Amino acid sequence: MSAPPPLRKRRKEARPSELLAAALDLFVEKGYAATRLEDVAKQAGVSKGTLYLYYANKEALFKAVIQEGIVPVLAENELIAAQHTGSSFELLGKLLDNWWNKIGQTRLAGIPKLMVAEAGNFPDVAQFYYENVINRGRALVGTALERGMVSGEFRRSDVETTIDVIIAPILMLLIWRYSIGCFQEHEGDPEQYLRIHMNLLRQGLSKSTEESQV
Amino acid sequence: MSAPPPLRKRRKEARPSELLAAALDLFVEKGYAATRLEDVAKQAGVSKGTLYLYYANKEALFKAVIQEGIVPVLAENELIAAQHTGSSFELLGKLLDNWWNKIGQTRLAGIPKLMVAEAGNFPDVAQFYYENVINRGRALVGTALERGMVSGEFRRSDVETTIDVIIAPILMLLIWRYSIGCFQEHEGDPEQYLRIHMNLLRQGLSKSTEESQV
DNA sequence: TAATTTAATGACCCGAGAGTCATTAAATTA
DNA sequence: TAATTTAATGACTCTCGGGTCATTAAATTA
Repeated sequence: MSAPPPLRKRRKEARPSELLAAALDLFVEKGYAATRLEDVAKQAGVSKGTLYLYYANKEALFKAVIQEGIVPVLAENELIAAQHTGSSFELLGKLLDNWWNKIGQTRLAGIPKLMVAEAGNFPDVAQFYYENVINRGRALVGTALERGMVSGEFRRSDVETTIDVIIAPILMLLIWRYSIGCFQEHEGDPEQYLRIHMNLLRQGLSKSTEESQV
Repeated sequence: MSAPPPLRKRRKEARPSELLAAALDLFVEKGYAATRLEDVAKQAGVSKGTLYLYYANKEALFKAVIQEGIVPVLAENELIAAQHTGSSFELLGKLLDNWWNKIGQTRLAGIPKLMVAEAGNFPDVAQFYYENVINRGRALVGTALERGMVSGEFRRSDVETTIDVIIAPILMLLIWRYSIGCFQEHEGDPEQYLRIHMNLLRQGLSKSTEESQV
């Protein structure tokens, strides 16, 4: 019948990342506007006031969420591309693998859906995301494509547009999973999806020996 | 110096569609929660009170927006598929053309981005959208694929997954345009994008005569 | 163990926007 | 043209949630 002891632990170091993780989860699930900071705090095991000790306001929290873990993965892929020897198609495969392991299979996978949904309300964050994530990702794919065209491994086509067509199913896989995908009765196997995408690309990009160019 | 006359026209018939068009624009641009009904009303040339004469509340307006103009286009494409004679790849091209003309180039193009962003907050609308739009669209592509595999035009692969890989760049084109695409310095040509996608598919789906199956 | 510092709390304030309704006036009918 | 109907209005209420801050108590220092 007595009030339970409050027992508030002080963990200054751990709070920011825990708050970011909770915020990412809720932003992705409900969208920015529909997410209550009190719920973010609760999911991080903390009170609303504490959240404001670490982030000035809701928008600052949002920006921090977006900028969280993207740079290291991109740098890693840029290293992979620089060190690669072998066919250009194999390079595309390596990049996709690393992306899948470091982003697709982690909590970061929710970011594309979040960014798509909120780009209109946060132009500066969208700009940042475009320049530091999208553009660098596109450049990686573009380099692989051009290399393959020069070597004769790939047939020629407009590189900038082809980049977008190649990336689209990869982004869509994540966007789908965090939106309408929840309502699919029998959700598919992402690894098979990526495998089939790569199969289409191997044959579709190749310089065919008999088919006419159009 | 005199107050201008109020001049309120009564147009019971035209209001609902005008309100839906305004709501779609703003929902797509700002997201559901960040859209003010007063702004929707203003853009439709009407007062907030009038909006409530036609839609019970914000959620009802949202549902009406989603269900707006999708059924006729799908029915049209189902007819195209039923009447088609010719190669399966040509059928895919026809479906894509009609989709582009009737959805991609109209205001309806904003719906996929909106649905992706808000699926989590409106499970029943998402369910409806999945069953009545996504599933019927997938079925159309699936039929064309199976037909091509049976005839030997396409190589064999898991149909359900291949459908998703084919559809992804098409959906992504619209989602992109209404989100991060606004921040691209040099935005691409959608028709070229679709052409390159189809080129990749023609070669990628085909039963190649010399390459080994994997 | 007393004094000091600061992480953490949650009751509170306040503005924004969803939804209401008494009033106005355009159209229709008598 | 007077009476009636109803489309349209916008001032209003009320709830919800972002953001504040005086208070509490855990850790640290003297």
